[in-house]
Amino acid sequence: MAPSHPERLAALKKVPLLADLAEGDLEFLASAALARHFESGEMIFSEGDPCEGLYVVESGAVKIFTIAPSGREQVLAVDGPGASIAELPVFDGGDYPASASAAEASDLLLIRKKDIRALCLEHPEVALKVLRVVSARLRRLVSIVEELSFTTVQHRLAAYLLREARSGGEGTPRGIEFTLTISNQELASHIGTVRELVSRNLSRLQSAGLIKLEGRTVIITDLQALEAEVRNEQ
Amino acid sequence: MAPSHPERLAALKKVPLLADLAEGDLEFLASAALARHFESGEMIFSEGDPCEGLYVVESGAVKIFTIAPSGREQVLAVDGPGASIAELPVFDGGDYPASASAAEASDLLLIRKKDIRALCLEHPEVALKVLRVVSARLRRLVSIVEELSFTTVQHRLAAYLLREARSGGEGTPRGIEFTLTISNQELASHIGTVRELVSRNLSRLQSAGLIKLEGRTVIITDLQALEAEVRNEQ
DNA sequence: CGCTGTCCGTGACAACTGTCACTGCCAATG
DNA sequence: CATTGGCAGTGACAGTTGTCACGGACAGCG
Repeated sequence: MAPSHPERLAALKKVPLLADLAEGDLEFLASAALARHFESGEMIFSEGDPCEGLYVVESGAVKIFTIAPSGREQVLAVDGPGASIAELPVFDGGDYPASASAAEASDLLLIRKKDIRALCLEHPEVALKVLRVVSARLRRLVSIVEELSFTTVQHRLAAYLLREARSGGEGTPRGIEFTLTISNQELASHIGTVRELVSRNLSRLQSAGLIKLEGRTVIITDLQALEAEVRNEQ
Repeated sequence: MAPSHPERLAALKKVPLLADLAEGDLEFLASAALARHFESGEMIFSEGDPCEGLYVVESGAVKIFTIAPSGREQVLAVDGPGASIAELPVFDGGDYPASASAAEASDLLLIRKKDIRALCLEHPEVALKVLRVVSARLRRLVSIVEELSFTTVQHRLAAYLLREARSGGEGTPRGIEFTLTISNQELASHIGTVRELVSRNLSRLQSAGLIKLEGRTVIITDLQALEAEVRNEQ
């Protein structure tokens, strides 16, 4: 039988959890899945909601975060194409531990709980894959706790800039250059603070000569100093 | 064959990960395990060390924490008898994501990596159990991140006191009473701050009339106000 | 072209956090 | 019984954090 949803199938094949399944199983999932589109900023689910199923990111990006009554957000992860979302509540049976929204316009596939569970009964090795994914999330969270507990906004910002530079930076004669794709408000919720402090600390890094700002472009002019900033008082 | 280590066997039976294994498998693990004793405060392993195997708490309590270069600690979990420790690195193959030390004099069993893995190959359902344990840790970490990112020391302290009151408190005419079993230094590392702030905030809660301190005994005299303290600005 | 909404930057301020230094208490130890 | 070490409390201080308020830049839209 020819796949009825070739693009869905391709998306599922990129998901670590499902990568090793037989073609037939994947085709079943692809046809049973619900395709959902979310505009940038749209909520996908909220912390505490009962879990519907496993989401797979086909395109776009999903932000996983918690939100305080005051409205302040703390980002826990941002996942792009090929990622699965909400493995945890699907497999432990609880509610969503955090909220999720679309960081950009995104296409997701929703695999219903019963479908994915049925599949797991047939293929026990999937549980090991899930374990790997959840473990990675746990390790990431430990490092967020370390950052929040031990460091200042200044250090977390420097660390964020270095991560961005490594993943999307371009070496130029003036230094490593990249563009901030998110607003200061968003950036603040990544590093656990507020918009104003991001703005001020970016300025402080600039006047200290570690970086240069041109609109939303950041040029890291003194990489060593920035790295030292991160190491200190870690 | 009679169990050669009846007390070890009993300890293993209490571990959620292993609870459903056949008697024979448990006896094998019990005899293959290494018994290790740790004095209070002694390090069990450090963040970044390569993983030796799965620890099982037979008696005592184990503190899992991260430590900053400055020496400041942040407690991630405290696990008592029946708990397993270091499931994550055993099953994902990485290093320890955090350090562990004995919170009291403790007897642990160390099941070597290869033994536990061999067992998993025979009993795939163990992976599901591990997933459950790791999930619980992940949920706990999310709530630590929320507390650190959104709340003040005052709130975290109030929340800690309420948790203690619920787990080990005793209702008396004067209010809910319990004894702090740890030092202010330790308490500080549970709630992500330093000794001095614990001392001051305890005093502040006392002068506000929410609690009364008599040595290391805490009497919650105004439970509602303390609960309100936790809810606010959460 | 003016309006509107969004975002950035910034000053002022209050509150919170963490450090250092010092004191006193208590229990264990020799 | 004197000493020692660990722990609690506290004053003083500097630095950080978060809030509020405001002004300006800019894009999109009617």
